[in-house]
Amino acid sequence: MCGKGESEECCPVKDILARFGDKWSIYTILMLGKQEKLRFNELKAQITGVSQRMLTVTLRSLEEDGLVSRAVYPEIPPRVEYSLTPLGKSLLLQLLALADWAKLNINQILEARERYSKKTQPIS
Amino acid sequence: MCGKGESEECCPVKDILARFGDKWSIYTILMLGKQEKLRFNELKAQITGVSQRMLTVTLRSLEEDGLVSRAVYPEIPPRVEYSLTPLGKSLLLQLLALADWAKLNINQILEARERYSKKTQPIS
DNA sequence: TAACTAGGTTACTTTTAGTAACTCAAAATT
DNA sequence: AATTTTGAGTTACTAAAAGTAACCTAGTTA
Repeated sequence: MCGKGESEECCPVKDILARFGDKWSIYTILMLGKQEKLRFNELKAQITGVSQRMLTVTLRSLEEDGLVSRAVYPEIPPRVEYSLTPLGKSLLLQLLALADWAKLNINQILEARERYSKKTQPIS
Repeated sequence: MCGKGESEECCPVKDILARFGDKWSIYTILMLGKQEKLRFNELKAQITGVSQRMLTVTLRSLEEDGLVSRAVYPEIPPRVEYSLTPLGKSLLLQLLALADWAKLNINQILEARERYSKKTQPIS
């Protein structure tokens, strides 16, 4: 990708992968790809296992990168709608391909894990 | 992807993305995609910033999932060669597409970050 | 005899993620 | 009139993961 000793800025792939290199970003984009708009608690319900705090942190980071837009309606109780930006939608296409790969190959991966555990733990 | 309350096993996409949801896995596969075989220290030199421990941990995890194979030559000093398995190579294709997207859109993302920092930190 | 080598492991520190309780202000319920 | 509910978060705290640095192994070379 890049040479040695370069800064993050120089290396787009690494910089961007570092952003997705967390537990929730990719999954959040996939979920936002399924519906035009989603409110905070709708997202939270669909992304099984995410905590309120981590969803907030993830959405802020995606918003900062221009992948997700955040619309706040000044009501009480508050209403906030999240949606993918055009940039987010273009990334979604790549992530959908990745998701398809995952569905297609999950069995091979599970089998590999099985083999690995037998190889390293031969219960004597 | 899946409904609520399901276990990890039921949801291939989430399970697999959870594996790549770390700082080094994707980047390691991309590096192994550039050369048929790479030794531990060659990889370490190419993946800027990775520590010895994290490279070991990452490679073990990729090996466990059947994406990377590890060939140990019983010499002194030891020689260990890592390469992508056929499964790893099929994933590489998806990750290369993702890397291309990153190169193509890095500027838009950097501009978005710029806008975001100005919006949230208007130095009064 | 000491230093070097490649590919790790171990012990320890720092960063990040996860949990649970709390906030805000109006509207609805008791 | 006082209490509860509501959605979208914070805050403080704990657990887990990543980063750092020192150590190990056993043949070869200086």
